[in-house]
Amino acid sequence: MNTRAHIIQLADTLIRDKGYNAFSYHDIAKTIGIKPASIHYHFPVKSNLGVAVIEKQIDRLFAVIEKYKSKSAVERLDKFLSIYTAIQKDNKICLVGSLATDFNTLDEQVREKLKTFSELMLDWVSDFLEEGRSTELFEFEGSSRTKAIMIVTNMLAIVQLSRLTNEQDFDTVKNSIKQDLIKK
Amino acid sequence: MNTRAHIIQLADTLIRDKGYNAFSYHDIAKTIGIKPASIHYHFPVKSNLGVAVIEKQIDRLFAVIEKYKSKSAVERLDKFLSIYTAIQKDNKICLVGSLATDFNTLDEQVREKLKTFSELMLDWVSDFLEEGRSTELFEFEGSSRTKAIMIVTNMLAIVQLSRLTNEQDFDTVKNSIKQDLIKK
DNA sequence: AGATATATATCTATTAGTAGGTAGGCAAAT
DNA sequence: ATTTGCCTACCTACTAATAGATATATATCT
Repeated sequence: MNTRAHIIQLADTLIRDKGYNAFSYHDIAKTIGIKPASIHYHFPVKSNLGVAVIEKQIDRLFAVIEKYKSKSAVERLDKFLSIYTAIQKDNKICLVGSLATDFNTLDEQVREKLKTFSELMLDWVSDFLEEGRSTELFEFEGSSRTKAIMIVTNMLAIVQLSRLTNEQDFDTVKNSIKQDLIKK
Repeated sequence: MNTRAHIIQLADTLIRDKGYNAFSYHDIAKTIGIKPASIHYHFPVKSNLGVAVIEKQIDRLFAVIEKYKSKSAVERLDKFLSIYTAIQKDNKICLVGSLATDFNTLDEQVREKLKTFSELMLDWVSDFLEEGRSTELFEFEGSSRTKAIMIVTNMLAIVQLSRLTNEQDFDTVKNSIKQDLIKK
């Protein structure tokens, strides 16, 4: 892997493991095997790296959205849930949740990029919920955006909360979302 | 207010504003008007302060639980929601959410205290949900603990997420929880 | 009552370490 | 010959934490 991509990947992992303000260029440098100052060649200031991490996640979500474009609403829901399942298995948390916690310490550019990412995610979830309801796969009351927020907040928070309680709580939430949504 | 209590209160606010790793003894010292070293007299190491912050929140929640002991399940739900409403209005986040994000950087003592706090909160919510269902005020499927987790994750995450989206999303979630729960 | 001891709460000064960031050099690839 | 990608060396600022001095109460003993 090229160094730049490697730095982004490690930063992403560190942010979702320890939080934005708890990782340093040193952490990344020692893992890659270069000097901290060399990271500055690729990302002059830390917020540049923060923005790059979010941009990469946006790209990845875009790719998922494209890939699942013509799949059923249930398949798209399962894909959404599987993304968080992977996060939870890795003892990490969602990027949005991590950076939202540190929001008041972030640069304007990082904040704006983060807003773009969260909107993209909410729009995607709203879309497949709406479609699932119109095809009578799903059943729920209120707007699809409201339901999307309810589901996204469940997943965003359970990856955080299950660090304190236990792993099973994650499955409980996942199953509860599906059971609540799928038309009987 | 005595200095010790003042320090705890400021630390609590800072943790829920910027996160545990983004606040320093200096931040607290300059607000109170004493020197950073003086904070060490009250809390030798930072984790001592972290534990004290959680302990104070546990005490406050205990007081709420006691006060609302004999009130209706609906009143207790409203009280629970109002706690998060106050947090959101203040542009802060929930202590559990903030420290869960930084969990992998925390001392064992802080982690354990945090677990105690989250258990207390989940037990309280489970209790009034269960009682609300048995008195036919609430309607929901599955165990009361599962429902408690769903509701707590909604609130924990929406105070974080609404920093990125907009304030109305908070009210949307709050209303959605009540509407979903209250028996028609 | 007066002297003495103790506890409380702060200060100044310092340490060791880490943070993000900059300047300038150098070797290899293009 | 220039760009790329890294290096060494450095800087400033901040971090948590410690040591030791000081001032002021408060309690205890004679």
